[in-house]
Amino acid sequence: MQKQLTRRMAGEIVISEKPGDTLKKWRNIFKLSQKNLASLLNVKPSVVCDFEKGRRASPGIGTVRKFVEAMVEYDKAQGGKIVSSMFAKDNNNAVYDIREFNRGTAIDKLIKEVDGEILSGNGDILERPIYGYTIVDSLKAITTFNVFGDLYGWSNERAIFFSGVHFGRSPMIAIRAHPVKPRVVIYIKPKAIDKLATKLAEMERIVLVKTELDEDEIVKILKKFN
Amino acid sequence: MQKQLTRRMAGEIVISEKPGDTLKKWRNIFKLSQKNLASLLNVKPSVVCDFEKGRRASPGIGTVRKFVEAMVEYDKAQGGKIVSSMFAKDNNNAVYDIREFNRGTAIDKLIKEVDGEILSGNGDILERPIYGYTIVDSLKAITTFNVFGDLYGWSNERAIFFSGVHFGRSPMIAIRAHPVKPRVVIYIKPKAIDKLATKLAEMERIVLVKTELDEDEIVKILKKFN
DNA sequence: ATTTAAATTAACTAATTGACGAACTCAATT
DNA sequence: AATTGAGTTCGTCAATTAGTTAATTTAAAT
Repeated sequence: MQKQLTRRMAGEIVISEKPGDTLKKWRNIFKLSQKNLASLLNVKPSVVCDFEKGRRASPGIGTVRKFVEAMVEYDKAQGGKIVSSMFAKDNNNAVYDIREFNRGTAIDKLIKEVDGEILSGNGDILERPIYGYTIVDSLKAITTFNVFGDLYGWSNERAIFFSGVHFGRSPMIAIRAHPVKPRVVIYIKPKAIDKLATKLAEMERIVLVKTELDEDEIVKILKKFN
Repeated sequence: MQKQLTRRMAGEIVISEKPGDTLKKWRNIFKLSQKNLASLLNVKPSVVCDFEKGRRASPGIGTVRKFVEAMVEYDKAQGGKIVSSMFAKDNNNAVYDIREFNRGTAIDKLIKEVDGEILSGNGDILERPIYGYTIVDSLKAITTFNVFGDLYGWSNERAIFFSGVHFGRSPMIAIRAHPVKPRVVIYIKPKAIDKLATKLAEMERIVLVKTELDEDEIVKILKKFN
């Protein structure tokens, strides 16, 4: 969770007209003086100033990481007020787990790993790589606001697992309605499978799968991937 | 919009156990060979490889920026399929404008700039700095799913402008319900002001303001800030 | 008007990056 | 068996960064 923030900060600094200004902005948000920040980093204040003033045109990512992480760590040690004030989201617990892989994993490999049975989808579409997954409680996803924007991590080339599935109708309708589609939808222990679900999956060219493993087992298995 | 993506990518690369792996992951997502990417960057393929393999422990942010932007530019030239597939969100146009400042701006300064009248809030709270703003259509915000997660940019130390306000009741109730609060709420040309709105603002210690300027004028004025 | 803290600038050194090119591995084609 | 293509490894070197100390400027607070 503070990782998300450090990423945001780092990204903003790197992609910025004036990385130094952006760094400074963050230092101010964390209410640190150059001196404070410098001492957190075990360097002299002039170093901080040099970066903020852009005297180094292209500081290394190691430096950026140190700066950013030092600020977040510092806040954490103070009770984490600033970091947590930065985060709206974490009151929707419809999302059970969400993760990105560092390299693509073929769809059929993933299906095999989670002991899945394919309900729709065949041919070379099964060899396409995906780059992450989301596990979501289907009922909560629909009753909670704003979850559907959070299903997709960095990439929509991913698998979405639905738990709490009855007939698998609503999740596919939701996906149908949503402009961004996952490559793979996996139902966790569905009670049954509605015909419309498979039909929609075909229409959307989404690989539809069911598995009898539960969420924890799946998370455990997918830890292997990266 | 592609800026958002470049930031994500850059942030992920910088804050990564193995920046090289992450870089590679993105190259794969953009379906580029090392050679292709190298030629986009006017360097030799071995350079790309050296970075992916982590031969340089801490490459400069300039390098990261070049890599990331080259990939996104390339995709754009191809029609932007990958970038746009990465973005769920942009079908909610409830958000009229959202921007971050590079340095803090005092609340009262901003209010003066947009010719605002303070309805609630006083004292030194008006001198607090804010770091950005969001302009949102209040009706759409409520009818559209998932907007409320998008109101806050990097920092919630910001002002939120609501347009299409009737009595200003619903927007404040929404803010009341939402866990993260802005520092300042500004109603754009409200028809009237409900008493409950000011009461809630007081409870939340949010500065409540109205202005008779319209959205475009506000955007224009706030361009000055950074 | 003085003092103090914070921020900026400058001059300098050791370590590292950014880039090249050439040699090399490893699959996949032909 | 030979050839291509994608990716990897590495020696080299000029340019740049990461860091230091010390002097100087700006801004706030007495």
